[in-house]
Amino acid sequence: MAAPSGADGDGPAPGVDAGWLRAMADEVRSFDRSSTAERVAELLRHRVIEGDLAPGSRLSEEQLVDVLHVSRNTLREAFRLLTHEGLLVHRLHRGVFVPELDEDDLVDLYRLRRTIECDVVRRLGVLDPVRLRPLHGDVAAGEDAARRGDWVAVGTANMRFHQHLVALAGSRRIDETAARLLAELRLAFHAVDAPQRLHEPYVSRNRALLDLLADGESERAAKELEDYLHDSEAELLAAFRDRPRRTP
Amino acid sequence: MAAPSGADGDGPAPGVDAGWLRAMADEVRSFDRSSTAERVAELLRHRVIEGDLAPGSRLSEEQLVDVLHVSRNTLREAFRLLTHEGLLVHRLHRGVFVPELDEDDLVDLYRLRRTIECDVVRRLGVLDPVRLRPLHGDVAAGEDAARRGDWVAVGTANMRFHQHLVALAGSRRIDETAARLLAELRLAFHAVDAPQRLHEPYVSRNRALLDLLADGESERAAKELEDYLHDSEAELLAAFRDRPRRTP
DNA sequence: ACCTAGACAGTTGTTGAACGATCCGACAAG
DNA sequence: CTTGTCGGATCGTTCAACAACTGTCTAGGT
Repeated sequence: MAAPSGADGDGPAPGVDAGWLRAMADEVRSFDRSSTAERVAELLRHRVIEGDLAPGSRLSEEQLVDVLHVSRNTLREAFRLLTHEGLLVHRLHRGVFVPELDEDDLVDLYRLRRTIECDVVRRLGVLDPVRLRPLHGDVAAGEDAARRGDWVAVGTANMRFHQHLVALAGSRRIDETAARLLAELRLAFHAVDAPQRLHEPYVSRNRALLDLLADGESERAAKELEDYLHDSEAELLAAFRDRPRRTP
Repeated sequence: MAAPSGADGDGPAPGVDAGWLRAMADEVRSFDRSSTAERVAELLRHRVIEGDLAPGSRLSEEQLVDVLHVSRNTLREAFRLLTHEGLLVHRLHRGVFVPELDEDDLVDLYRLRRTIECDVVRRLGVLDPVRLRPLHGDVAAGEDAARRGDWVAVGTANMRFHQHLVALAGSRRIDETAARLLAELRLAFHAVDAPQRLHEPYVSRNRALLDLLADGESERAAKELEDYLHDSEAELLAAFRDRPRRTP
């Protein structure tokens, strides 16, 4: 990534390290590059992902306008954003709701998840150990949380692990797809509400997976991940069937 | 997928074929079940996908409000929809533009494309020949268009073929992901504008791929598709580098 | 008692106008 | 040639109002 000074043609800037410029540009972008609608969306996103809003509940425009002090149009733009991430569903003339996933949705989510994650892992060649650092951090965080018995934190670390895993592919669009996917999956976990049962078995399996990756055993890692995800899906489906229901 | 009559609890309807009901429901939905914003989005989507709007061009709110006879807020909602499909890009305080994809985008698109399509094909077991009918139709349409020298139609048939291909996985979310992907790819094809070079080689390869699928040779089909997509990517990148530029 | 039609209240869908904020190009000053 | 300033154009957001739709409740018929 050395800076050939004529690459863009607009910066003479002799002797300036391009790294600084890129970093600064990103920083500026993160400062300002959010509209009100996006900030509102970010706020609601957290509420939904953290499980503060029960699946099936309606998000009233009128009510949220009062609470958030934004106009209806702005709020509606935020709704659109989240709708396209699968975190809200929009029913015409009825409003937006937190989705209630059914078994078919769970199967569908895991179908896509296996496709993406396993394929990403399978295609990994040998890779710089530095790139595995975030994964080591996530595994360690998961193990730590498990020792404390904080199963929600284990789940969070788990999600981060998988997000960082697909990030190894180095593809923006794969990252975005995985992000949507995992966000929807969190919805399912909250609907079930059995965090220990769902997350505990995978702290050690994450570690094992990471070891395989560190050894460059892509193919075996992909196979292990395949089983891993099948087991996870089965566990989630089983938990889903015994979940406590509101209206039986 | 038989309809257990107690599933939803609201339809007694004894002895009624569920197929009729589903078809009718879908039809009704397509009548009314679209807001103005969605109809506007649909309209713009076609414009962009068909290449009527040049990459890089700005879509003026004021101008489109006059032409389409909708309010600015509604138009902006349509913009949001398309932005999240990757068919428009939104720059804060500057408006929405038709994206100008660069080489990195093309590589990224093909990266995700290989992941999805190859993995879908690899996981296909033996399947009912009936499910391959849409694919046969697309291949035939492509061959027909190629005989006529209508390379744009060849490209369209090609896209349909791949959409139907991933549909074999039977996953709603995979379908949606692939749809976004292919829509963005059409953007790239239009930016290059060398339809024969880009599409002609693949009419026969589609046929070959389909034959492998019909024989249940999932693994070999996946391998062939892998090469296929690598070649397609290389061809597109090459064409992209010699493309005619507006402002050199 | 049961079912249907119609009126009602509550929300959402859409509009149009307004004001402030921001970007961009042009022009002047150093 | 770079830096500061200005103004036009466009976007971001808000507000108020009305139209359209949904679910519910009631009245009336059988």
